[in-house]
Amino acid sequence: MGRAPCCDKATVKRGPWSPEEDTMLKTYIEEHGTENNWIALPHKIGLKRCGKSCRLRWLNYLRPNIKHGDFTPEEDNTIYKLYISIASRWSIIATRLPGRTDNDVKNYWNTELKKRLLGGRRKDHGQGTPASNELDSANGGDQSNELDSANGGDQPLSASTMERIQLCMQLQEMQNPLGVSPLQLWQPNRQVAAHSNNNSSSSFNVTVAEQGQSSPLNDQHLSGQP
DNA sequence: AAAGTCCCCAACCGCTGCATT
DNA sequence: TAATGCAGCGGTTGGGGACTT
Repeated sequence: MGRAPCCDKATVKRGPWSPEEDTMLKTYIEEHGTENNWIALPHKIGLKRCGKSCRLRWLNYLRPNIKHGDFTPEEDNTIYKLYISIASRWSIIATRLPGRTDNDVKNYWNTELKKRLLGGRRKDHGQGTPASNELDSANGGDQSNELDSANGGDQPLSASTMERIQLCMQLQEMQNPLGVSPLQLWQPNRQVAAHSNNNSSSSFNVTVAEQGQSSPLNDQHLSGQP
């Protein structure tokens, strides 16, 4: 039995927010706060919006001190390091970047940072990017077997996990060309404490990020500079 | 100038975890 | 303890502007 929808899709407004709606929501929250009830909020304000939509709009756009665009190399660096250690936990990554939202970080990663590392277009995803092909061949094209055993050998790695391994390898190469293989850091049984409820198939050891802090990533590489 | 393609990003969808009853 | 409902989260979509042909 599925759960009931949070709002009536036939009566709520969807799509882009108008300036009037933004003003109504912003004014109300600045005066009264969210009152810990997003579902009731639009009714109190008189907005024909879903509570979840109001929450998202406030958190990602209307909240004070929100920054948009113009990520600095330092922010890039932070995102790379945290992605290696905790993967796509965008809300946690965003808390380390003042003024940034999880949605912003996620979009920035998907449109810019990932592209910088993998060198492929989004529409090539799943087909194997030129960069990923290079990586495959550089590892003898038999990466999957090695990874399977590193993963316990009892289940295939998801596409996102494989992609993360590729990204990790790229980052490791930038930081420490002669260093340990990322596969040696692959410890599926050691979950990052903050994400013990993470249902992803695997997790990298957080020491990768700690290592990154003592040995900062090469900003030239990470910012895509020649 | 028009048509086609790319791709950014705001917003939506659906799942999970937690609190409450 | 089980059922329910909400907040929060990550993945995905699609509108529309930018760019290319």
